[in-house]
Amino acid sequence: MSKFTPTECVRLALGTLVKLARAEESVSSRLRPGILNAGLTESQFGVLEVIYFKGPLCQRAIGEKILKTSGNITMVIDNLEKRHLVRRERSSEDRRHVTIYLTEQGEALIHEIFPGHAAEVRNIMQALTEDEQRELGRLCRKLGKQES
Amino acid sequence: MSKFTPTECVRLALGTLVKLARAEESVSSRLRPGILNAGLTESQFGVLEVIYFKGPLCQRAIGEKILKTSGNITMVIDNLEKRHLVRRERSSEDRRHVTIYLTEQGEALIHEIFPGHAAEVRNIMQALTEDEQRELGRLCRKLGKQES
DNA sequence: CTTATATCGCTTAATATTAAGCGATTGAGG
DNA sequence: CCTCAATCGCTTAATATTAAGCGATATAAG
Repeated sequence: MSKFTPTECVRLALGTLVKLARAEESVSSRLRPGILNAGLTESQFGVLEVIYFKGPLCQRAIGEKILKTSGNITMVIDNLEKRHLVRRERSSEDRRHVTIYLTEQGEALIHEIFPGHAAEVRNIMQALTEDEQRELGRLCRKLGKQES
Repeated sequence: MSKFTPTECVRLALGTLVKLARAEESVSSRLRPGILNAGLTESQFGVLEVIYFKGPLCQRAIGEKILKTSGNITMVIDNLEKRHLVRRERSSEDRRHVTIYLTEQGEALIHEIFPGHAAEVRNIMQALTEDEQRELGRLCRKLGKQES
């Protein structure tokens, strides 16, 4: 059985994908310790962060922001709610929606840890010039935008 | 409590990171169905793929390639071994190492499904020109290369 | 109104994943 | 020959994650 030999353009695509995955993993693995140190999982941090900046959101919207499925969001929110960092409130306009609000404690926590996190992100991304960051962002957006 | 307002360069870094994560998620979520259809998890597919192209490897090396921890690799290999897609063999030179080989069935499976997978990757990456793919690859490599 | 379709949060079952630490093995330095 | 540190695969416990499907709600069409 002869081994599959990809064409040049397939090889390029495969190689690019590997580099994309490695970069994402590399960055998030360097950010992980800081988040775990604050006593949060990455998903929990993501939820607090998005509500802190975007304001109260329903669970589906949060799931789209932090790239997790709805079943998972339910558990993440459960755990945050147990620690009184967020609270649920069912929407009166559309009773299918459950809006998630930051509690005072949740706001205090994210307010405390976010600046350090942001500084770490900046340090990591400074491996690229600002123009390179913009170009990377553009390429990533172009790649992700395709409807699937 | 006033909300944290990041400087412009922090904002750029944060935005770039979000786009990177979204792109990676977008691509892999489009590839996932094809892999699951073949009866493999993404990690299992990754193991078969890397051994198929790189030849037999020890578990640690595989873990580095597919970005998973050693404990996880043990389970992934366990499951592949149960299905007789790979086999373990302890190295005689360094008895700490366990080298993973593709079985005939494993080779047949990856040989069968990889071309379709590769074609899908090419289709997805064709949202970018070849030059853009090379530039994306360069930026990702530069970002990931930093020793952590 | 009624039916059909879609959406949302949730539950369930199965699996994946991680961090932490352990025993066996290796190699280096005294 | 001995430690000693490092490496490798593995185990364990805890948690995360997913796919699939359910019930409640909303919306649109007839």
